[in-house]
Amino acid sequence: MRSQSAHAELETGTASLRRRRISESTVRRLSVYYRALAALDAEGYHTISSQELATRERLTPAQVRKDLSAFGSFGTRGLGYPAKELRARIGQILGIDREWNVGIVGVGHLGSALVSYREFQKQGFLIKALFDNDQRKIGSNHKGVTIADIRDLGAEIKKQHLAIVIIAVPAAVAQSVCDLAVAAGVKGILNFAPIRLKAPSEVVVRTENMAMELEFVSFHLAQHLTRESSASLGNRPR
Amino acid sequence: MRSQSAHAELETGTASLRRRRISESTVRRLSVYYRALAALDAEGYHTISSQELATRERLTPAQVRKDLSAFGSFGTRGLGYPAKELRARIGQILGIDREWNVGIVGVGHLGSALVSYREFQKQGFLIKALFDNDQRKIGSNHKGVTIADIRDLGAEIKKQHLAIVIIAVPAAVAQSVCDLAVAAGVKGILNFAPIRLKAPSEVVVRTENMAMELEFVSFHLAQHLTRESSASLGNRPR
DNA sequence: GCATGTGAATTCATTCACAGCT
DNA sequence: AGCTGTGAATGAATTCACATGC
Repeated sequence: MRSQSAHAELETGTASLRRRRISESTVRRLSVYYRALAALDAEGYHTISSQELATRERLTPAQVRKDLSAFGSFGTRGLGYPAKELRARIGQILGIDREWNVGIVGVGHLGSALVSYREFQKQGFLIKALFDNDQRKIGSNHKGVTIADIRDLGAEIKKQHLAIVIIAVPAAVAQSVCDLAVAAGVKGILNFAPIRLKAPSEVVVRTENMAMELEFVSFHLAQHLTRESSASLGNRPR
Repeated sequence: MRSQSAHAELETGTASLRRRRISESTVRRLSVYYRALAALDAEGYHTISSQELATRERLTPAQVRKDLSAFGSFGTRGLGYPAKELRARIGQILGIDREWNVGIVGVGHLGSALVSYREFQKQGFLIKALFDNDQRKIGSNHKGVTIADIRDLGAEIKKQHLAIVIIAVPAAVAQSVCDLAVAAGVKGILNFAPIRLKAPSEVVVRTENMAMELEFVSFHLAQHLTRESSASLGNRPR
């Protein structure tokens, strides 16, 4: 579709990074590999085969190789992949080889939990700013970060170069927070409000809905129950 | 591949609920429809077409119809689907037409946030028990629920008929919590620890990793940056 | 000999397109 | 006329299988 393809044949064989489209599931699995490799590295593995990585995470070796090959050739035939190096490389791909300044909007139960979430810090997501509209909260300190007035969201995004904003406000106001953030130049949004946010396509929006995750569980439980139509364990129709 | 297929031809035409395999994405979309229908119902819609539902959620009408048809025929040709009824029916399918007794293990920042999470209560997920291993927390009250000693997990699961357990403990102890819960008869697990839990296949396990969600965002940001190799916004290599 | 990297084959998911009902 | 329900067609993701290279 791109005029580039015209000279595709002429490419040098040198690690030609063909921009194949990367699927969402591939990205998720990269995150999985990244964690698995940390564990394997800690266990003393220097080198790891797609086979070993796959068995650990209940995937197929071919899947692992396909996922990785979309970004380059990181392995050695006959040997496998160098654990440390591969992990670093995946970190680069996932964009966690750098630091990202992150703001959290909405310091309710969930918002405050996220401030203290260790994994974020560990991967270079630095919570630099907190916002709320509750006057009683504004000005108070949370893990070394002072809660700012949500009315200053735009200004602070610019001043502190916040690239990512986590939305942890009620559904009713989530879209307006999103609009403000986008207008101020935020590039990525992680949204915990249970609605679909509208944002320009160049802004990366990811919505996470914990109620849906539980529904996924209850769906399967309900399926089992109706299939087996047996033993009810602590649930009754309402 | 299954011997069943042998008599497939002989089925009666009567709404034979062919147990087609339901994909993960279909279940997720059912949750989406469920929420959309609540909104539409509130807006006064009595009847809704696959077209309308699809546009709202940025899907295709065919997708909506396929998803629903996997569970039966809920619409009327020429008209559409009855909003209220369809919502109720999807609720049934998702297993949220009943109440589920839920326990939360690990009352740290995330655990306490989940106790107060309104969406859970609204869909019939009743937080009936909390567990922690911190003696200072045990016995204290959280939203009307007393925190129990994690050593009583098995006993309480049985006594209170907890069907689902939410794991919000550090990765290092998540598997042992899982084992205890499974041994006590828990049927479903929502896991927030960043590891893959091993559990028998009849137990429904869903793992949610918030760091991975942020990685998904940073992946796309990193891709944009390398593609455009331009304007860095608040991030630098470390 | 062993394990990667990758086209080809397969399986799974989505979309098309239309018969069938209101 | 309008919209569902669903086989058929297309498209995407996964797996197979093997040539390639250490």
